[in-house]
Amino acid sequence: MERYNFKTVEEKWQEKWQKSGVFRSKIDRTKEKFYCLEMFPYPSGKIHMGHVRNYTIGDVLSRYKSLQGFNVMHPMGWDAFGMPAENAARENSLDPKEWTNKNISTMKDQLKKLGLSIDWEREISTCSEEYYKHQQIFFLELYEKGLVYRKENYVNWDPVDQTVLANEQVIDGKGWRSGAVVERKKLNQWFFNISKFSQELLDGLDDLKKWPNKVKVMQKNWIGKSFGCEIAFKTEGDLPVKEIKCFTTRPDTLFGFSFLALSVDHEISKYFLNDKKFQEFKSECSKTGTTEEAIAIGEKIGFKTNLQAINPLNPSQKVPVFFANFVLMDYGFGAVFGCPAHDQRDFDFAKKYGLDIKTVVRPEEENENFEVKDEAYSGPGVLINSEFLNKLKVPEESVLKTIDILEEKKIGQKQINFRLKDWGVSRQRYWGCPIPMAYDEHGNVRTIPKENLPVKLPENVNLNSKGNPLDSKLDWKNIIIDGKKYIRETDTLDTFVCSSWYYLRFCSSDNSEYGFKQEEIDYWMPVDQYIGGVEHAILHLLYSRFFMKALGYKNENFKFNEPFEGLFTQGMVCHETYKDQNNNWLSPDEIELVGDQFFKKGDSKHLVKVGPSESMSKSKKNVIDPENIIKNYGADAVRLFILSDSPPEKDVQWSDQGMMASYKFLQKLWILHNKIKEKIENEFSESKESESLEKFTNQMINKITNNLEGFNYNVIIANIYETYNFINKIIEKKIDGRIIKNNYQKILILFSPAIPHFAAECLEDLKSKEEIKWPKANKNLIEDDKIDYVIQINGKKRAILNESRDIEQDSLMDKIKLNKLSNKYLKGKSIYKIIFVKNRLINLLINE
RNA sequence: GCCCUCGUGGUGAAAUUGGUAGACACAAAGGACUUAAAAUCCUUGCCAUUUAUGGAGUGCCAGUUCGAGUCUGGCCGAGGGCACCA
Repeated sequence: MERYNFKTVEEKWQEKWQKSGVFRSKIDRTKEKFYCLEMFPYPSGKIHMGHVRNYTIGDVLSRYKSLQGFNVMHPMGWDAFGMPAENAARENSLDPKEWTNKNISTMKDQLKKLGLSIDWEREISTCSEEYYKHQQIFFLELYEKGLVYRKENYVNWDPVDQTVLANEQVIDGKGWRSGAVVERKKLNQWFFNISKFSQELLDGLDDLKKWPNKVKVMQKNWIGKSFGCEIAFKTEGDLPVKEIKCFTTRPDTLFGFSFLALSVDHEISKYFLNDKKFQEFKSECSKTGTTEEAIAIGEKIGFKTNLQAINPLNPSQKVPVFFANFVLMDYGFGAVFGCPAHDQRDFDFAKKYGLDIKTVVRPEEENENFEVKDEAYSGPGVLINSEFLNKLKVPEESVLKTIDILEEKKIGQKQINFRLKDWGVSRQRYWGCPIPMAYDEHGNVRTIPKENLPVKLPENVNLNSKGNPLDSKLDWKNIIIDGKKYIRETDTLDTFVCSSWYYLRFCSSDNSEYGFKQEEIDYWMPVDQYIGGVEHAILHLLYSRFFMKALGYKNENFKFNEPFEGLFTQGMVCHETYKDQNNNWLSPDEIELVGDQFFKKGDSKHLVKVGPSESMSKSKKNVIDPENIIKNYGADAVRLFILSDSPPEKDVQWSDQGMMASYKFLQKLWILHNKIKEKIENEFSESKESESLEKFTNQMINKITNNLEGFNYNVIIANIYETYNFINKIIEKKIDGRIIKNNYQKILILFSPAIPHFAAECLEDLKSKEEIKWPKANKNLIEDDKIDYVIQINGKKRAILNESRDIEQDSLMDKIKLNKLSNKYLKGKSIYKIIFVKNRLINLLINE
């Protein structure tokens, strides 16, 4: 017998699969379809362990579904636009396209070596013209439907690099590249009107039964629906302002009104343009706004105006109007009515500026004299000090009742507000999908005619120019449409747009007419199982859901409006972190174990500091390169390990020993395979072991099938080990060759989603003529005739009796009386109650 | 601050949903084979004088139950999400 040579076996099967085209997917209406999709990778250069885990999970599912007879589509593509390409190209004086395509081809080879059951004929790359052409068409369609518009918005502006920065590129208020202090700048940008679908996006979550609850909760909070009331406050003062509108969820606390606060960007601020003190205040506000933490603990500051607001329910009460740093312009009306007693933020503000704090809600258990002291009270209770509103229950009666009164008086109106803001899609960058728009000399917008699409990204641009390289590419920027001069839009689309519809493109990846073919998406969509990292819980998944709804908007051909029926979010791959004596990160390759301590290789003096296990990242150097691992141990061993140690939804620790163990296990399995083969060919005698093998196999079919359905992939690996242990124990005994062949073949099929090359090789080696399909358990063979009955006395386990299935209570009692162990406890005691659970246990209650 | 999730051996984790806690694996210790090492195989796993036997035991404290890792209430701890959303 030869050693198991994973290299030749894996290469052989990968080639076979490719040649025979088993993973090609075509519409077949006689079969039920299954669309399995993993989040496509960004082509950064090499695949990492996170990819290995993500795609292994998807592959196990795809292969299982195929074996079950589903018509599976399992495609792969590349999220190929984005900044890293532009940065890498700039650093190495390369073309982003070349850099990207080179990475794609490297990573594709790496993925192929994992033995994934991918239909590569459907491969797409978002940076190809064939892809982004359709995206531009969609953009124009959404524009026509009124779902795309232009508006001025603040951006992070790097004055040195003359470019817009994403939030994560702003570090301590400075540009990550230039180190210049980042400014807030208003730019005209394109927006998708996602907020129009707020309610629909919220309602849709209820239908997503196969999504993790966690993700749905996150999206729900992000959409942030709140029910309340818009109130128009009359004002008095030396400004030509008669009224200020506020949104509130607590109109019932109106009698506790003590100030009104405005955003510094509120339209009223126009009267303060020449007020130096106000301008100082405004710049003070923008300073505190950089980090999230600063906002959270940041002090509440205000700027008092001469305006006074009148309480609509109590016109004799007039309160001051402030500008305040905590009021956001893009929520509600950019104005807040302040009730310090029942809102902590208002409370803090009132304390600072010595404003009234009037209690108008008491908790149920307090009396009428209850007063808010050290902190605001925002819980339920009863209204007090509120004249005609007194005694209303908070919040169930009070809110609606107050709104009714306000509506009657025509001062207020029921309103629903969402936190979700429109999606700004403009990026001042080169390596993205061009926006198919143009401007005439007066700045008027027009669309690029559809017949002129795609608007191709120009080549040979100067990436080292200041700002967006497209801005200085004049021969591209200046165009003539219908004999008139125009300037192209030089912003490109956010790359999240590319990933918002790629799942549709896979259904019709070769269709040049349009982004997809109706009949093809009707067959394949929605994605039955989508698999990826939880870090995309909000943006990518919400944008994709929006995109579906936007494409289906005013289009009755659309039969579904949720792209992903099932979602699975897998955990990260973690590894310990290491630092040398100077606190520089060290990679696992740079250290060695001496005794039980780590040292830097070739340096036996300085101990290496071992840090906590964290998600693998280049910056911390705690990465393991999948390429080396696959080369040394083979794809099946890596797959086995990456699945084995933790449930797929949780983080997994990388462990060299664990990896080694998986590798060795396959070697042992190969030895066992050869023993089995010998039995199949040489032995034909009935035995007890044959029977128990049959039983075991049928039980295992049930276990593995259930564990696959429940995504308990770590348990499947344990099941594989269990199977090995079981067969390895009985293989030396007499077993009928025909029985073992029949069962072993089923077992190999059960193994094949996890270790496909190994299983395929062994199956072929059996030379069986039977069809390879997912086995079904024979119910008659699953149940053991004998069962371990637990004998409890007063609830404590005292003995285990192996007796026949379905034994009656009386017969079992007879056996118990014969048993030494249990008798020890029963001697001289009387049993006053017996709890008998069929085929499981018996609990005898005795007097002590 | 608000919301969500999770606490099981030295470690990663199982547990048919209320019925034998610790499957499977890693690590460790002891043993077998070997001149030796590696590899391989076997045993152990917390406490009590033992491969027998008993006890404690699933973050802590109560409760429901014949029976709780699983259900209920309270507390403690860890991780994640949101960030002044009116």
